[in-house]
Amino acid sequence: MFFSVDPNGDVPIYEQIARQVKLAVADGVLVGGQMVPSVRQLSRDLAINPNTIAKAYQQLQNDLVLEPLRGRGMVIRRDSLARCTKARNSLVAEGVRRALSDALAGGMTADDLRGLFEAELRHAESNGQIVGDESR
Amino acid sequence: MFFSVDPNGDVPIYEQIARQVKLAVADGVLVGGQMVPSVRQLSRDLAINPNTIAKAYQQLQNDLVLEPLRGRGMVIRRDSLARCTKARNSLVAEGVRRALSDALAGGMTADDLRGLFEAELRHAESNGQIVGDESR
Amino acid sequence: MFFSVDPNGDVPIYEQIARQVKLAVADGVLVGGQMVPSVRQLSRDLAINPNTIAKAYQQLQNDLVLEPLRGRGMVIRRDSLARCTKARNSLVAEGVRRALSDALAGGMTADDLRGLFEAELRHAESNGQIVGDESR
Amino acid sequence: MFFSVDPNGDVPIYEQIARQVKLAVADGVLVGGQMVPSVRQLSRDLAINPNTIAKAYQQLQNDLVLEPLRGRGMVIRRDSLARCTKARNSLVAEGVRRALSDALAGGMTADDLRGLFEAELRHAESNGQIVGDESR
DNA sequence: GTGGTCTAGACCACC
DNA sequence: GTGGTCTAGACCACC
Repeated sequence: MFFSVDPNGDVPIYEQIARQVKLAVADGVLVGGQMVPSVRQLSRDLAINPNTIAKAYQQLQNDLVLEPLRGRGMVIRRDSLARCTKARNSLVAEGVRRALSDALAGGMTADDLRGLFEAELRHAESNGQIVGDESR
Repeated sequence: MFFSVDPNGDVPIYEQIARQVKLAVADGVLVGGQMVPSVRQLSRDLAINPNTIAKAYQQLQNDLVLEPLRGRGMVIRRDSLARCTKARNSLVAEGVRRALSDALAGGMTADDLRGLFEAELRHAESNGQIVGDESR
Repeated sequence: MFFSVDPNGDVPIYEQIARQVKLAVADGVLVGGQMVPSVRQLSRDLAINPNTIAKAYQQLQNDLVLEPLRGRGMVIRRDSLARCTKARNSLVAEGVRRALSDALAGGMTADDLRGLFEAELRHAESNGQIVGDESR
Repeated sequence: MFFSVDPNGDVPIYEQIARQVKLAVADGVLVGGQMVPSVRQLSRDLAINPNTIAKAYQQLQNDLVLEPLRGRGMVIRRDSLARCTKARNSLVAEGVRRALSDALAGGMTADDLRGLFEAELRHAESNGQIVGDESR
């Protein structure tokens, strides 16, 4: 699996990594029992300080997404799917709520906002970034 | 006009204030030529250190939203409406894009996301926070 | 005579006024014995706080350019021409020195600077803002 | 690289520092990718409060001259040379224009001004502060 | 170690 | 009264 990290930008790197792991689990790309790359490995791949990776993994352990396999690395917990789906939903909902709150404070109408939302959605779909629904 | 500031939360206070001014201009609540409360005044009202208010106003000056009237205070620039509307649109679009990017990475479908979006929208409408569209 | 004042800009208004009086004397537009407009008059003309005008006049008095005519206003001192010419020369030289210092710190060559200077000079001449020399 | 700061003088300290960085980039003394001294380091070197240094660096970030390396410091952006050269030219041109405007308002002729300019230039050259042109 | 934010308080010029 | 600058010092997240 590939992480992509933006070292500038307001989300801390360790948080970006933790989120990406959770999203990958929610997506089914990572499944329970699967190992994640070692701290050193990922540190090299991303050219990121190992402490930063370790902090991300630590957080994922606290959030019951990863568990250590004594001496052999970290694995995705078999019971983490529901948890990650929930985390994903919160994350997405929070983004939507932020946008919504700014929109209304700035005098956008519901329709303006819907238009903007659908435009962004189409944009993502046309890039093949998102799975459409068979019903469309 | 009323600002509300959350001293805990990931957006710095000065940034919250700067955004609220821009959103208020975009909304038409603040108009060109209008004075904003003095640094000291707002400092008292919000119980925030004057330096923090001054920093927000400084940023708004950089962003060509406020201009100083020497010795008399700060006013909304007459040409700032378009700029603030643009800033609002960027802010909202960025929030939408963030949510969308998390959603797709986490395996949500377009319809899941639409459902979530419409739910949040209805929630805001039912609170009377946003202007509906049939009335326009 | 007409003053023009830029209420924004880094030179304080009272200083702008004081300088313009000195320059006008150096130029011969204002001559010894001539009255300057009253504080109230100029305050109205420029839409500037009377205290600001008064401060400019006060400074000009300290600099021996103006003197009060008991109860009748302020006049240009008859001995102020040399003083004003000297002030003008300092002012101009200081501007040149500033530009020069920035230019050299920024790696401009003497010729770059000469080119820039001549270009600005031509620009001013073509606008008829400056008196050329018969020798050109 | 050496900064020199004049705490008295009409240009604020943070602005002096920001300008000197830009001029150093324009000059080629600082190049893209190079780190600038840390806030604390420069604070000690110049005996200036760290907040003041931070303000200068903040401004340079706004002006797209510096970029932060999280937790490691600030670097000159690789694309900042053109920007800094432009900033230098504006700064110099503005100084020249100011001098010129004062000169003409005060009745100097173009030749008077040229004489003054060349004198200052020779003065700087004789001090070895500026690169002459025959050698290039 | 790094920069970013915030407070508290002084002092200043300007109007 | 106004905003702008600067200091001193605390605290924080990040690496």
